[in-house]
Amino acid sequence: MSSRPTIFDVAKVAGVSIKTVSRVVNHEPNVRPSTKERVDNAIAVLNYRPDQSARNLASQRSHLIGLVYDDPAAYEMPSGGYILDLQQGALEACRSAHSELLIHPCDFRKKNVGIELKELIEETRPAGIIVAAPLSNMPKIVRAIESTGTPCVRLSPGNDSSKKLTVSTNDREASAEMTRYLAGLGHKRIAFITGDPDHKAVAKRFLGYQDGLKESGLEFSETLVAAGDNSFGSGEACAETLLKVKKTPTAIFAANDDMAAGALRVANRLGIDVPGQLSLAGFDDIALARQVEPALTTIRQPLDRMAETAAAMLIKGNSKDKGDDGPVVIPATIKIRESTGPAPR
Amino acid sequence: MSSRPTIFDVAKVAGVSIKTVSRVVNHEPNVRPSTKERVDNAIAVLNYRPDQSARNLASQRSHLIGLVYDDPAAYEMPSGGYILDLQQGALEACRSAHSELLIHPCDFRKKNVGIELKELIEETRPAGIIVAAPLSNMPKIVRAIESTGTPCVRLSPGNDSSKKLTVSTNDREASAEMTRYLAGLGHKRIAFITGDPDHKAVAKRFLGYQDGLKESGLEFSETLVAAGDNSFGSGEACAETLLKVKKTPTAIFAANDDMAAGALRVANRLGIDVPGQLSLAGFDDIALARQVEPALTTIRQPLDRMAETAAAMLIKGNSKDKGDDGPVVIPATIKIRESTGPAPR
DNA sequence: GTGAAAGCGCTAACAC
DNA sequence: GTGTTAGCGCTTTCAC
Repeated sequence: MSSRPTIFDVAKVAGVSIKTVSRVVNHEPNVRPSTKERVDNAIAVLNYRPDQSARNLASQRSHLIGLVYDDPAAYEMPSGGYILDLQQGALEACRSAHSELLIHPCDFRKKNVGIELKELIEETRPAGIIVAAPLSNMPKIVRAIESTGTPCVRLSPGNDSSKKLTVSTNDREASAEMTRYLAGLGHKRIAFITGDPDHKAVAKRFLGYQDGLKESGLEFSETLVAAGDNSFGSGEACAETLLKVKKTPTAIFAANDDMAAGALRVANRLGIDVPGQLSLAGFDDIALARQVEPALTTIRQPLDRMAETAAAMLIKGNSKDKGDDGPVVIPATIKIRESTGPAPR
Repeated sequence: MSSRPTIFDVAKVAGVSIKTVSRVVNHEPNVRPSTKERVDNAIAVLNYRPDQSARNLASQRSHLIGLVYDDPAAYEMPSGGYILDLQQGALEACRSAHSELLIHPCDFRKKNVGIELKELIEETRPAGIIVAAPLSNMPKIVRAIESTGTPCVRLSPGNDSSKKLTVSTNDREASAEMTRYLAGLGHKRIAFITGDPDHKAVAKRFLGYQDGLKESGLEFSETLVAAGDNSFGSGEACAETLLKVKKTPTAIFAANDDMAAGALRVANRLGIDVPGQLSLAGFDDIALARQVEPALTTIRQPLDRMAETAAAMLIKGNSKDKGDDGPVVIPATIKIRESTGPAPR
């Protein structure tokens, strides 16, 4: 059995030079259609497949896209759905561009996380890196990546940087909308569970909540706010606190679904009817939101589309025509399900 | 700014030949300690990092490990936790071996899935492939991978192949144990929700259930079996069926956690007290099992350790000393939580 | 439009 | 123990 065909074999069969084969393979211009056809035929006949390593070495770049996100193993399991959605979207863009996805969960709490990232990048030389929140708003992480010169698009960096190469969603506006929706249902005491303080984009949801309150003519009150950390467990703890005060809220809006689900669990345990006595809303629309009883009203954050857009930016940017990609915003949409209803009288 | 240091730069600084540098970098024998030290110093001084592409090209193999699993996007979202655990474990092994993980969800329902896999493999030339269940028991998939000559370890292939390069857990024995545990609690009518028929390892759980019944002196009855497909939704449907018969079961054992959670949701909706009136058990121990109310009694399948073992086998196997790895079995352990209790009288 | 030659940075024989 | 010499299979200049 002969070994794999190389570009030389294709060239020989097609009766052209290897450079022409290369042109065809890379969809470069300046190849006569008839020549291209001959080459394509030869490729098909030989079942030729360009070797990525050789290609990468010669061109000094790879067809790899790195996806960097907070390591779920490093602490209490966050929403795994978050990560899968991200991967999903990035893979989608990679697939159509013959690129591969390298996943790299990393623990930002580790001191040498920057070095680790640099090593990864310098060894594999990815064409670009996608950094998910909350890593995307951490200077330590972003600087480490940028210092390698590798293009890097940040997902939901939170800070209002007008910097390019970011993809976000309208966290604040969507949260305001959810709050107005709750107020429209007659709720006067709408509580909020804040998220991980390291996560800037999630912090904007709190701002949106306040906007929504104001727009609905409702007073903001510290006693209706509990500080969570994005985890299911913190949602449970916050709900217990919020439901303990004298005048309990009639609605709780959590900065993410995991915490909302935690709150729901507490409500169920306490025998509080949802949504009869208490309305509950989350943010993200992870799978869990649909699996709890009652299903959670939430805001669908288009994580997959965000990651897909980011990957596409990286892939495109690398193929010469430097896109003038400003910050991209992909809007989130409110999803009303069973956990919210009219305020009890 | 000078460009990246190469192996030549290191050799020059250390006053040795490039081959010696290569030896040091690859931890090959036959290097005098003092020489090694000089080289290590030079590497540190220059901040040298070997270029993977060049290395791969020259050695005709990469340091990439491919992880192939059923595409969650292709159909009703299965347990995402399953995938994350797999990735987690594989990443663990990769990390310590300076390998990278390439993820490749794929839809086995697509006709050309084999070609797609071959393309992926031939282009990226991974050092090995890990195939997760249920793909690992599909000849179409396994053959496509093996035809490329790439080492491939299968996770939970189900069929009793004495073939090497497989990592499984004791699905059948663990399921028997769970059934005996339920019987020990006094349950006489223990129902079972079967899983995806394409998934051989999950099928063994049904066998284990029957074993457990027999060992406990309980009669097997068709009316106590409902056919699910591993999805949350199918768990709901099966529970509705099972709880509709004249003599309802006092315990339901589902072949996975998603289905058990679905069943729990139905019980909650129907106002059936769990575990007071009905005990519920699952299999896998995904995050969801801990997030529902009451938390699910289940069987912890060590997916992460299985994937880690698989990746380690691939990495080791590639570094010459062809391990004589027989089929590896990593035992699952029963996790008793709140959803099971004594049979009602 | 097409081709020839020169590497990309490393590993693999084999020599010393 | 260590160095020399060829490539690995491509892309890139630059000439035609």
